[in-house]
Amino acid sequence: MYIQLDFESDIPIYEQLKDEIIMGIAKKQLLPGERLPSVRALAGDIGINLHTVNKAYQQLKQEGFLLIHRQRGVVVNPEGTPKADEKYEKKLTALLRPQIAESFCRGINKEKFWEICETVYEEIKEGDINE
Amino acid sequence: MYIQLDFESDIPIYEQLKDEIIMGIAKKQLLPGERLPSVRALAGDIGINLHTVNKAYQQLKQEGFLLIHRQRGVVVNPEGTPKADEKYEKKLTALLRPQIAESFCRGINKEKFWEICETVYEEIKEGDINE
DNA sequence: TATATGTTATACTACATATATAACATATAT
DNA sequence: ATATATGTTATATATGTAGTATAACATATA
Repeated sequence: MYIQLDFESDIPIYEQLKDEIIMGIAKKQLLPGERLPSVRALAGDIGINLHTVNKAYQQLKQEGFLLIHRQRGVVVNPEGTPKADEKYEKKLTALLRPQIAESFCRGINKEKFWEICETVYEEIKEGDINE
Repeated sequence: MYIQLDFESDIPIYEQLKDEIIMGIAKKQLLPGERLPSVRALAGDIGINLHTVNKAYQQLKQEGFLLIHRQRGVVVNPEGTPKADEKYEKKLTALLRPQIAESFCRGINKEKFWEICETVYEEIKEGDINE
């Protein structure tokens, strides 16, 4: 499980970290019940502050992706990932709307947009194979 | 051209305003060469500060969506919207990746994801008819 | 007993967001 | 000419977020 961060990005580090972990789960490189590094260990590895890692862990716990056991430490939720509900779908739509609108303005039609989405799905699928 | 803002959202007002204007262009409710309200007028209408509107206008000018003439005021670029290049496609992919990954984890498969995208394209198309 | 864990608290710097005034140069309408 | 509206620039301020730096605590483990 490699974590790649871009410190030049305007996306906060803890957000990038959350995204990397969720991507790891999607790729099945992180399996249900699998343990994640401690906040101190991961922070040390990446070279960031422990609180930044903790913030990402806490939010992913809040969202249902992670569990934090006194014994087992931080683990990927063994019950599986949280399911999409009405509220989540609305949020997702609201996030996609401006991206689709802008790409549409820039001449990216539906077919081309779908091609781009497909490359991401391929990326997920390939990661799956590597396990 | 109605502009709907959510002051409770964690998305900055000037970002929402940019998105609304781009959506307006996508829907062809804002046509090339069409004039936008002055920073003061729009700020007054919405009930926000003039600088917040100015920030949105300036960035959209920088990105090529708007032109700002001393004479004609702020207008939608008559030459049309900026085209997608390699750099933009990479940025778009990077933005879509975490959203696809999370929705995938939550059980939204490719077909379902595409349905959601389609609803947005429908929204754009409908706006088009209303002109 | 020592160590590693998650957790909490405090303090600090830096930056982004948003607002509030004020002023300036320029184009337009009266 | 004068008044008005425009984009533009300059300060200043308040607020919130991001990220770091220490420190300490309770608990589970070696």
